[in-house]
Amino acid sequence: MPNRVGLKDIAKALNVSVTTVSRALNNKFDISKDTRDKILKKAEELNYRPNAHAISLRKNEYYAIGVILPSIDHYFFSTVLKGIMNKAHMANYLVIIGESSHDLVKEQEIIEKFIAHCVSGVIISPSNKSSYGNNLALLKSKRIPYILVDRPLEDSKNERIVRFDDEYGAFLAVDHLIKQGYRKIAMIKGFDYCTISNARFKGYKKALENNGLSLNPDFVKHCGFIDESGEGYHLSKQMLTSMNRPDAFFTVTDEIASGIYQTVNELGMKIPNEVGIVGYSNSKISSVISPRLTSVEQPGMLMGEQAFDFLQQTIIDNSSTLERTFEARLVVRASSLRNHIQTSTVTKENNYGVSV
Amino acid sequence: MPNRVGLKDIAKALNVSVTTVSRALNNKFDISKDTRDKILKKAEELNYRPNAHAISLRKNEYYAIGVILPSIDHYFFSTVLKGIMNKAHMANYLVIIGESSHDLVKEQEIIEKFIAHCVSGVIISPSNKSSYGNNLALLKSKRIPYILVDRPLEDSKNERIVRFDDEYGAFLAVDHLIKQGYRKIAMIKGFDYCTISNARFKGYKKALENNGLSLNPDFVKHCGFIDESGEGYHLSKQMLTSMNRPDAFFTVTDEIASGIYQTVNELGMKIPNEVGIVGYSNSKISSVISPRLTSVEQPGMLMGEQAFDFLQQTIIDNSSTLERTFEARLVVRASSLRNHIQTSTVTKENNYGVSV
DNA sequence: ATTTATTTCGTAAACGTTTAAGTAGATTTT
DNA sequence: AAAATCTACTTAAACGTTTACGAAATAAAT
Repeated sequence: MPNRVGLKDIAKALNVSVTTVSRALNNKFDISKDTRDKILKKAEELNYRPNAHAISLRKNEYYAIGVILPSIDHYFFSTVLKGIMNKAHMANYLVIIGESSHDLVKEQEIIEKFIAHCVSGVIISPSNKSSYGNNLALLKSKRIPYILVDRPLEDSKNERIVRFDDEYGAFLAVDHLIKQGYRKIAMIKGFDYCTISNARFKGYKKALENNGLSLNPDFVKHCGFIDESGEGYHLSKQMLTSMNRPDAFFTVTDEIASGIYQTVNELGMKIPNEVGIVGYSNSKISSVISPRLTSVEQPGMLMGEQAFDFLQQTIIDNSSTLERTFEARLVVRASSLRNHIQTSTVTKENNYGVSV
Repeated sequence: MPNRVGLKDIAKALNVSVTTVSRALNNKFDISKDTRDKILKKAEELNYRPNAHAISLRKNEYYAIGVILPSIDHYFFSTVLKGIMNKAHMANYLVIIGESSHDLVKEQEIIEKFIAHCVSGVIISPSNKSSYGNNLALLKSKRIPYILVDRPLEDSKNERIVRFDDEYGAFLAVDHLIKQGYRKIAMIKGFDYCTISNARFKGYKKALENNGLSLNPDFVKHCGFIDESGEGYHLSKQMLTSMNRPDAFFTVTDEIASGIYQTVNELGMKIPNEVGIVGYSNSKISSVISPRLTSVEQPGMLMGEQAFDFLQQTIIDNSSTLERTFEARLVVRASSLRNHIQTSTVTKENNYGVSV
């Protein structure tokens, strides 16, 4: 059993009332310097710590937020969480966390638990799966504010959301490949029900269109496990060994891109000369793989920080904009640089690449 | 303002006492089927959810644990957290999280906050920095159980801890390199105050000794930012361009190892023929980099799950072993396989490598 | 000396629960 | 018919706080 000491213990030890002790510790009015010092000393001596639950009950306010992410060992989400925690710690908020694993039922259970534990707000990156409006309905009916991160809902206007310009990021990536002289650009995307994957596909199409290229359906492949390299390997092998093979790949994650590296190596081809590659997320992999991978940067930490700011503002006075979209930025590295002129720029900048 | 409804609201609506409502919802004795159904229906209708804080106050028990990690965007720690959350969710515990950033003051603040919020236990992977016995002292005085993960204390016997056999992992790695014919094996390690880095160094020495090789101090380098490739690049370049150059590297992280890849590529050398490399942690990088990196696997998720089990047992009845050490396992990949006989085994196994 | 103000403390209620104890009324036992 | 038991409910206290209100003691003003 833990060993808690409350106001009552201090009061009893000093023969004063609980009220007096409370006032002393909270630096309130109506108290003499003598008794206050006496009480502070005794509190220190007994190792007193206030009970946040009692305070929550009495004051009807609780400085805690809940965070729901599909998976915390995913690099992007872990950086989002980091951003949230940075701000939360400074603002003295407690961070409670749950992992939905893209499971709607689990997501719901977590929300239920958060409500029971009186969070004053929720930051959620919803599961890929379709209609989860229901999961948020409970929060809405309880008037507990929530902020969406990264993944918009289908029907959701009037939702507070911190998002990333997935479409434009894809556009930048593909446009860059085209400018580098690639003409037959394949895309490996995720499932069709994944909104962000579709947004990136849209950017891909727009870049082709903008540059007068037509879309070849054979060059668009779907992929289930986008966080592993396996399908990237197989799909690219299939494409690169076919009659009409692409000269570049745009993938929805860096992991898929790394699978393509393997194919290219096995086939004895060369990146970026024969095959150009651009990934997505600018994860650790991209700056460590060889040649370094051009990738669309997603500022997870900034997005997390912004989400917390939104939430805090909403909690305090329901002010806060409805939406903030983070601009995409392409980090250009060797994997897509056919004309070697710019390679010097790459090292010059910061050894990680130069932004466009 | 959130929109809470309590037992009182249900009681008032049905003209019964709060006690009756409580008993109905908790399936207690002393209640007729009629009134119980009536109450359940009304609770549903009003969207009632119990207030965990009130229950915590009254019952003096709270199903929540605190987790403190140095950094959540570090892959190993994020998998530890994942393991903890898996188990915690099943056991219906709330998970509160704090990131210490290797900052002792912040670590202390987080512990203080956890205590205030009545966690019934803490899982902590302590900061690298030296004497943090003090930070844990408060938990001890409050009799709040805690479990250490991964990083042992200097003085700590009688601490509950889930650890990894860092020394043996290093031994496996270096012994493997020697068996592959490498003789001049360098190590890039972390700071001297980092206990796990030292344990790995010990394993390195033992493997050399066991195989009748002597330690060359010029082949041992220290590194500050072990989670980035930069120093790995510079230190290895310095060593590989010197008169007496190593023929293999053992590094304390995969990130450092990836820096060596860059050096080797720049110098036009070949992995694994001219330079063998083994990393540590078996992070995502190791199976994505080319050639694939041999690395010591750390089962973060299992360690997290074990930590939760330890904690839960300790909370319940103070049973639970004091310590569990996870055995090191070496995942052998191309970066250290000089005799190509075994390369076939690598692909055969699982495309990721074969364990030793 | 009486009134008025000021300082410093205590009393009691409240937050949302649970639970020990008490109490009617109905039912059973003697 | 009285006594005992059972059923289904209520009252009240408690958990650890905060806070409106009241009150005693001292100081200041009349």
